[in-house]
Amino acid sequence: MKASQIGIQVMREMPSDADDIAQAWLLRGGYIHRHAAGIFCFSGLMYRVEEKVSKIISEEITRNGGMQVRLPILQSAEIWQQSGRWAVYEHEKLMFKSEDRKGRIFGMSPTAEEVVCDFAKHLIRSPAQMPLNLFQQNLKFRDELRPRSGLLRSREFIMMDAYSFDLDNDGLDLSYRKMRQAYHAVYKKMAFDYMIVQADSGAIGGSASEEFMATSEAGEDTLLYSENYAANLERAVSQTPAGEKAEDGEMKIIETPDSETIVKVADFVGVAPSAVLKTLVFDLVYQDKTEPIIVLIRGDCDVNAVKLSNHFGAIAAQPSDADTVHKVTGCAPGYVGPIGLKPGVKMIADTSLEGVTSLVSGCCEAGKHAVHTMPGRDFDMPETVDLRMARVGEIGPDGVPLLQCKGIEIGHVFKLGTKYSEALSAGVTDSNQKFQNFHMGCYGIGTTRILQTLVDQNCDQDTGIKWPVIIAPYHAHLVPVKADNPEMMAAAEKMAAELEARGCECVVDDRKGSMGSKLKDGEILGFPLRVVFGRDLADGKVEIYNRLTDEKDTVTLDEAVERLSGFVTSEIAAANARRDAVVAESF
RNA sequence: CGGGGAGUAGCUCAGCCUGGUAGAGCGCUGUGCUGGGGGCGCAGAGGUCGCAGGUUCGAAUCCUGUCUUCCCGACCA
Repeated sequence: MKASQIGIQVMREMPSDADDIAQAWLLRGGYIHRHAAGIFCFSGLMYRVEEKVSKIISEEITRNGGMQVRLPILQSAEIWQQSGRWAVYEHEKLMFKSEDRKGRIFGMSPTAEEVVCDFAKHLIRSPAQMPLNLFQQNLKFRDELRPRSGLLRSREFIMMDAYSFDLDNDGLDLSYRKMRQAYHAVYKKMAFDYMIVQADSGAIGGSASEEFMATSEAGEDTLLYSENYAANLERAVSQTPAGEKAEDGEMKIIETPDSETIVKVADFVGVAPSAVLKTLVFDLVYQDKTEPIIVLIRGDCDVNAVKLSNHFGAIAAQPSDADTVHKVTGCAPGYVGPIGLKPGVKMIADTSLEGVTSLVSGCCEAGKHAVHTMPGRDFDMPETVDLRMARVGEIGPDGVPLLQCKGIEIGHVFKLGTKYSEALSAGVTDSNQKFQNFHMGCYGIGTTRILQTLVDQNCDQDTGIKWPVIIAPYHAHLVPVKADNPEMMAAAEKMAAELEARGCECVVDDRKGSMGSKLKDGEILGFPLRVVFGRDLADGKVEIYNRLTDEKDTVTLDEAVERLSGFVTSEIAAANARRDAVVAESF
């Protein structure tokens, strides 16, 4: 391919509004162009990268029993109403909507559980036709509250979404394991630095859920892990560290002016924050209602709203605003406590309070707190469950302190069970003449998100992208030092033809401009290999450079072809070997 | 939705406080010299200063509104 035909436009300076390095390189290299917030054009080079990534994904899913299909982007509102999720998406304003000439409303696919479940009803009429695993790679639309970080959280993106259908839970288990394996194969092949973590199922619902996280400082998610344990922070569990025990005694109410935070109260009374009772009011948001709940937790701990929400099967749990707090407790935030609380409000406690015998607590009266309060004696102790936000350094399920890192979610696997098949009455009659709803799993890989994550893990701060060979838009950048020198250009084109024949994809840089700027462009764009046709051509030699190994050499034309194509072949072989190792390891 | 930046040439930005003919660097076009790391010279093109309204003899500049965008928070299959 000639560079002049590609539409290359490398910017001289770093874009000012790119917050992370990968997005900055993609913008500066002209790989992507922002059209609107969270919506991008892809250049020819980016399109090639996308195709290579999506091909790898499709291959591995197919290898593990998936069948690629095409599902509609425009999805009728009715089917979303059947599952009850139209209201959820309406509530969060996440759905892009569209209306046809007759006034029928369609949602632009943010995901496709409903549609594929309905589709499967027509495809599967007998248990013998299962398991079935349908997947696609298609555009998805989500009107995110705040698109950000380029392709990492965009409003229009490409996602591989797969859906498995089984007769029973055992079947689902197997389908889930196979997909998990396919995911490992995909990420190993692309040489991602990643980990698999326990995850929250979120609004999509279902029982088991794990996320594949590319480790990166640019990641939005916080992960806690040790050798045999890893979880998203919103899901992580750990042992509550021991708190400082306060002196026991008779409960007494004392004046505590200006003590509306845990730290201030603790300082004022002269105890550790862990000897203070934190009492919080949350709104539990359900599909049809919102109700307040009072949460008790030890003063030095934080409530994990996801755990709280999940415990009650709510859509979300969010801290109540001051007005609600006042309405529910009769006092302002800062002095709320189980002492003096008006009855009838739902309450729950975190396990951090188990066994604690003396606490400083709010008593629903401004400027006052109760000291030496004992759960069970001075107030009724509600049900205790784990609602606590785990922290780095605490002892995890492994029995060792948890470590922390940031991650980009590049894949997510869920067991849905019968949530959608029940709502849509989708299933088959089994051998006992009994109707069985499909047991479904769903699986997502953010194809476009992966593109930026690959750059994140394969670039350097100063020079540019370093595409792995199996992903690179082209493998080799052939640069004639003088573009208008016929011998140099002819030599480059001849070598390009020879390399292409051996599977090494080439860009011949026929653009006007100085050699320096072409070399710079090539490095920013991230081609793994380069050949310079210049002064040594008189001796039948060229300079070859490997950006991935940083090796430079001056060799004959024949040897250059040999070395470059050999490197490409071996890199592809290595990637396939990593993929094959996954099967052997059997994750 | 709350908080904070920003919108002036294709890009990065200056000018705004203190109102008075629209600026720089890079890029682009032409041309000549160059040619192993964004090279040099000469000549050029390119902007309703986001939009609307207001104040004023006069607004990129002051005021009001609005849109867009980036960041933080909330949110995030």
